[in-house]
Amino acid sequence: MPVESLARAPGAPDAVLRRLSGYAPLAPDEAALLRQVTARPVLVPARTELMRDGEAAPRPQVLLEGWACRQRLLADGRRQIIVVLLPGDLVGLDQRRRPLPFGSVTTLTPAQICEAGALRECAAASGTAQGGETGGRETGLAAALRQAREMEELWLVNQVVRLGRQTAYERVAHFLLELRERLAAVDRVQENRFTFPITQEILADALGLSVVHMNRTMQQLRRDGLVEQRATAITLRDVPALVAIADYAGAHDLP
Amino acid sequence: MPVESLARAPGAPDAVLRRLSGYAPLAPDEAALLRQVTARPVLVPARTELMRDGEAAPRPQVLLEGWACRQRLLADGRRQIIVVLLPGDLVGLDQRRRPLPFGSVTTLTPAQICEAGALRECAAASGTAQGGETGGRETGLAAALRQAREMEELWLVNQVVRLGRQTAYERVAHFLLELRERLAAVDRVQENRFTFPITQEILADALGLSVVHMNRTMQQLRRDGLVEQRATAITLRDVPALVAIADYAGAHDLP
DNA sequence: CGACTAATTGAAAGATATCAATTTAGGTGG
DNA sequence: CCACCTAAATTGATATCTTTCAATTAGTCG
Repeated sequence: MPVESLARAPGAPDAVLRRLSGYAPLAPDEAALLRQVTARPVLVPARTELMRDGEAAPRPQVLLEGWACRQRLLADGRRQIIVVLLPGDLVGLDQRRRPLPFGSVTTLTPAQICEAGALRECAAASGTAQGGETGGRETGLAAALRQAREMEELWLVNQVVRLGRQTAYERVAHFLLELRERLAAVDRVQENRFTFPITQEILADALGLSVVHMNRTMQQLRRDGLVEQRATAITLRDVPALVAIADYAGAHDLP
Repeated sequence: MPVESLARAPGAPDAVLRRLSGYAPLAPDEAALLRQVTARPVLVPARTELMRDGEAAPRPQVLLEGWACRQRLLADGRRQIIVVLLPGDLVGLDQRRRPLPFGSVTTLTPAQICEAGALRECAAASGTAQGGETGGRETGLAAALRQAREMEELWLVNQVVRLGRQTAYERVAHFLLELRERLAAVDRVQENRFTFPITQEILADALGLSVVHMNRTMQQLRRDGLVEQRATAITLRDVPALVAIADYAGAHDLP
């Protein structure tokens, strides 16, 4: 993974601010808090474990650049990636009441990470819809963090449906559309093209397939003119067709 | 489904109180609130939709008796059950910031349902770990509701791993162990035996299998002496063996 | 140029789905 | 209690989808 891919335009809002402000309007001091949190990113290599499985009190962190995943390993070595984490995503933000096997979190590429302890109390309060104990209105940041949590649940639901009831071909189409939508929310997509920094082995572990079949499925999508891959970037050539194939229901187009 | 299976010992704590008090100690007034919420259950038939997919403001409800599920339908009729809901489970408790396709909630058997609007504000506040805006300690009920939410996330993670990386045989074993653990939390298990009121078709839709293969897999488990089915009850004959087969990591280690 | 890792291929085995009956169980009306 | 009805469970045969195994080819980096 070329490290340069972690560069970003100076002055541009980082992925975390970009994403959360897309969920709810943030007050100036809230935006400032986020900028402060993301001011000093730490660069970690691929395969860094950010959170151990079953950890009771994980460190709250945000992913500024690079991809990661939550995964679970079976005793015999099989691996299932539960959800892929992208720039702007939050890790270990919710306090666990007890250690449970939610999976470990590991970087898939080199990544920029920030400690985000400052967000935890706000995330904790973000359940307080409109009038909890204080009767106060929910702050913008709390609302955004709550929305972020809801999106995480949606990704899990999507993952269940993909794995349970879709063919390999459909799964990949669906997954790519989800990635596109999520990356678009942090300005990582131009004309349906985005960097795609993971190997087919990782993709296979995410979509519950063997590497070989993953490879063949990807080739089929390319042959069908639906996607195009060059080096570490991917282009979705025909989004409507992909949507039809995957029966994809995005966050935006709902009844 | 015989309606009598919905009966329960008079005076015994209902499933909701039983479960939540197992997650965190409840104050007397909290327990009273729960008893009040569950005082007037409504009996609904199987296949009742409790919550529509993408519904923005679902009614908060609790499931007192009977089984239900959250599910998503694909355009061509395929169905994936995302999570099975058991007595004591909560539905539509968290306020959604916007309508998203989290799936619809439908009863799988006749069920007793209670409106639970009274719990929503408390659930909303249950993010407030130890010291949100008020700096106050989290109440027992809020802690319990938060734990309930964490368990829901765990079930989703388990479902992803089952569907993504386990064989049919392993999936069923894993699922049965999870059911046993969850039902035990509401006193529905005696000596590894519990009522099992769903058809193989439903099971198949939950585990991402065809009905025929579901049937054969179940037969294999029976032939192997791992489970025993009589009428509408199932017995896990060899839990340690099932745990080994399924690579099951439970929340606790049950008796 | 090696030494890797990732992508790709071909062939064969294994798992699961589909199709089409058939049998079983439970509930109902006579 | 029996005949009958329908949903559920079961079976056998066959078609598909996926995995596994074993190489082979590309691509990257020191």
